[in-house]
Amino acid sequence: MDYLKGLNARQREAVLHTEGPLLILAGAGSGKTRVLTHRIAYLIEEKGVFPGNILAITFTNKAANEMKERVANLLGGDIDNIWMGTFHSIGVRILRRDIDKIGYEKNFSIYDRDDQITLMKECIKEKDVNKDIYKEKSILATISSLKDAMISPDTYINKNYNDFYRRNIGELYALYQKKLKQNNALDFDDLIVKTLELLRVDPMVLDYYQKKFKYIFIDEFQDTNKSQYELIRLLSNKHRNLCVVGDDDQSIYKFRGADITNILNFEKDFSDTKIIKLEQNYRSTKNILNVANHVIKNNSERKDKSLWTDNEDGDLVVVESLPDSQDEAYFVANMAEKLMDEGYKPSDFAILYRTNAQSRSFEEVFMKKGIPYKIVGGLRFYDRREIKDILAYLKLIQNPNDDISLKRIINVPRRGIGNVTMEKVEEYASSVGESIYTVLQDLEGIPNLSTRAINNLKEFVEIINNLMDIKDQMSIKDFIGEVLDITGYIRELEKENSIESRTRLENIKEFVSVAIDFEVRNPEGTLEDFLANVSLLSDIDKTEDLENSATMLTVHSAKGLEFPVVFLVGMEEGLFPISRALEDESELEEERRLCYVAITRAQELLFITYAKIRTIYGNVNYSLPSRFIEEIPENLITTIEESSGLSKDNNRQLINVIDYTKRSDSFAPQFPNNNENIKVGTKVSHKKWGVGTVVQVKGREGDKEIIIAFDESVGLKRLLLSIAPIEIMKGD
DNA sequence: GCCCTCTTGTTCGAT
DNA sequence: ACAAGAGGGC
Repeated sequence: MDYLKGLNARQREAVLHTEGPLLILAGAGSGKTRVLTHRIAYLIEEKGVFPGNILAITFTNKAANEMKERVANLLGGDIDNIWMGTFHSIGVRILRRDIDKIGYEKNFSIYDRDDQITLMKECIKEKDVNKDIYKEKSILATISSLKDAMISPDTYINKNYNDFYRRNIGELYALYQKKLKQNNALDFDDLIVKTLELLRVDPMVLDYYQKKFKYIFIDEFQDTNKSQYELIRLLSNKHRNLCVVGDDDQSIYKFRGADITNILNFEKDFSDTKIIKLEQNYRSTKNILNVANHVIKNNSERKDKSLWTDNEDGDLVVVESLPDSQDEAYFVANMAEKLMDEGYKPSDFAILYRTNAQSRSFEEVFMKKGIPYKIVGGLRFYDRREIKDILAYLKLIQNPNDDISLKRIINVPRRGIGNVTMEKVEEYASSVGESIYTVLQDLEGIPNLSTRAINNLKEFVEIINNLMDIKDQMSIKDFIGEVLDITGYIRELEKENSIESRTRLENIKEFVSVAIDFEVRNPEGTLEDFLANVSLLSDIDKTEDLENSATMLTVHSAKGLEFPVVFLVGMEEGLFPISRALEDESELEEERRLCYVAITRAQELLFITYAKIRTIYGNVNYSLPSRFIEEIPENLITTIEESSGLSKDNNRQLINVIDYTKRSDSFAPQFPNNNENIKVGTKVSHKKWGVGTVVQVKGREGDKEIIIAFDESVGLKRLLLSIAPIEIMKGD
C-alpha cells in the first residue's frame, strides 16, 4: 500500500523523515492526524518497525483510540503493541510495573480533584494554620504548578524560608506528599512526576524504556508542561527519533503549566531538528479561515506562518447581537432548526462557549425545542455522589491504605459510625502510623470505643474483608454487583424510593454498563486497570457518543475537533476575553489563541453571538462586544438582517423568516412598560413576586432600570423596564 | 448521631 | 441562582 497517496508535498516529507528529531508545525486543520497515522503505518510497514517500539502520546484517550483505529485501518494488521495514550495513562502504565522501586505499592490509587481537596483539608487541619488564609484550592493550584516545574517541597521551603506564608505553603506541600504516600495514592501531577522520578532513580528501568521506544510521537506539543517535556526528553534520549506536532497559535493550557517555550525552544534542545510547516488548511472555508487569521495576527508572541486553503469562499461569518443570554440561546436554536430544514443534522452543530456555566440556557432551549444535544463536561457523570461512592468502595478494596476512600464510605449507607467514633479511630491510626483499615482489624486495640461503635465498625470491616476475598473470583461487572448488594447501597436507595434515589439507581446502572463495556474492550483488564481507566478519562472521553445530537462544549474541550456549523457564543468583553485577562497582555494573547481555536473548529458556517445583558451569579451585567469581534474586518462578516435583505457577494440567503430571536414560549412579555408612567412611588404587580412599589428609576443606555420594593419576603429587585414582567396597578 | 437551616462560594479553562 | 458544607438544635 502506498502511504504517501493523497498527501501534499510537506505532509509526505513529514512521513518520510523518520530518523532524528522532527518538529511539525501544523496549523489548524492542516491534516496532522493524517500525517501522524500515515507516518506510523509507514514505519511499521515499510521500515519494518515492531509496533511495540512505538510510543504515541495524544491529548485525550479518544484521540488515542481514533488514531489507533485509523492506523489499524491503514495496515489491516495487529497494532495492539503500540503504546498509545495520554501522558497520564502512559505514566500509570510505567508506574504499575515498577513504582515499588520508589517506595509506593503497585496497587496505588489515583486521586482526583475532590480526593485532593479532602486530603488538603486534612493537611490544613493537622498543621493548624488559619483556614481562612490557606484555601485548599489555591494551595493545590500552587502545588500543581510546583510539580509541573519539578520543584520539590524542600527546595521550595528553602527558597522561601524567610517568607512565612510561602514557607507554610511549602510545608503543606510536604505534608500533602507525605499523606499521599501513606494512602499509597498519586494525584494527576504525580503520574508524570513520579514516572520521571522512577526513570531517574533506576537506570535499569530507564534503559528498558529508552531501548523500547525507538520512535516517539507527541501530539498537541504546544500544551505540554515542563515535566512532561522532561519525561519525553529522557525517554527519547537513546534513539532520538522524536516527532512532535504542535501549533503555537493553539496553545491554550498555560493555566495548567503548558509551556509555550517547549515548542519555541525545541530546535535549541535538539540541535539537528528538522522542521516542517503544514500550512494548507483542509477544514474551513476561505471566509472562516480569513476571520481566524485576522484575529490571531494581533498576537505578537508567535512563530510566523500563513495558513491558506483551496476550499470555497463559503458564506460570510454571521455576527449577531442579542439582548440577553436567553435570546442568544433562542437565536442559536432557531438557526439550528432553520439549518436542519436545509439539510443539516443536529450532529453538525457545535455550540462553543468560554465557561461551562453558559451551557444552561442553551440546554434549556434545546430541550424545550426537542433538538437532541449532548454536553461535554459540566454536570459530570463521574462527579455524581453515587458514582463516587461506588468508586470509593472499589478503590478501598483495591488499595486498603486509601484512607480518603475509606472515610468517604464507612458510613454510607448509614451504619451508625459518626464523627466521634471516627476521630478516635483516626487518632489511634496516626499514633501507631498505620492506615485506618489496618487498625480496624483489631478493634479491641483502639482505646475509648463504645461497645456499640465496636459492633458497627465490626460490621463494616466484615463487609470489606468479605469483598476483598471474592474480588478475584469474578468479573468486574459481577464484582460491582456484589459491592452494591453486600454493602446495602442499593437497598438503601430502593428503600428511599424518591425521584432523586431513582435517578441515582439509574446512574448506577449506567456505571455498571461502563464496566461491562470496559470488560469487552479489555478482556484481560483487572479492577485496577478499570479504576485507572475511569480516573483518567477526559471530559471528551466521558461524553456519550450520542447519535446525531448537537454538541455543547467549552472552547478548551473543543480542541482537536471540527464541526460543519459552529456557534461561538458569549463573545463579550469580560467573558471572552475573560475579565481576568483584560489587563494582562500575555493572558490576553492566550484568550486570543483560544478564540482562534474556536473559529478554526468551523468547517462551513460560523455564527458569532454576544448578549448585551448577561447575568452572572444572579447579577445583571451590561457588556460590550468582544474585542476579538472588532478585530475582524467588516467585509468578512454580516448580520442576519443584512444577509436576509440585500445580499452581498458570496452571501447565501440565510433566512426568509425575520425574527430569529423569537421565543417560542412567548414568555417575553408584551407588557407595555415602555411608557413614562412608571416613576418612584408607582405600585406595580409582578407575576411571581406580587405587588411592590417602585423605589428608584435609573436611565441606562436607552433603557431604564427600576428598583422595586416587594413584600418583605421578596425584598428589593432590580429590573429592566423594557422587559420587566410587571403591570401597573390600577387606580394609581 | 441526625436533621434542619443558614452561609458560602461558585465560574476560567482540565488530565 | 443554586448547591454543598457548616453549624446549631434536638
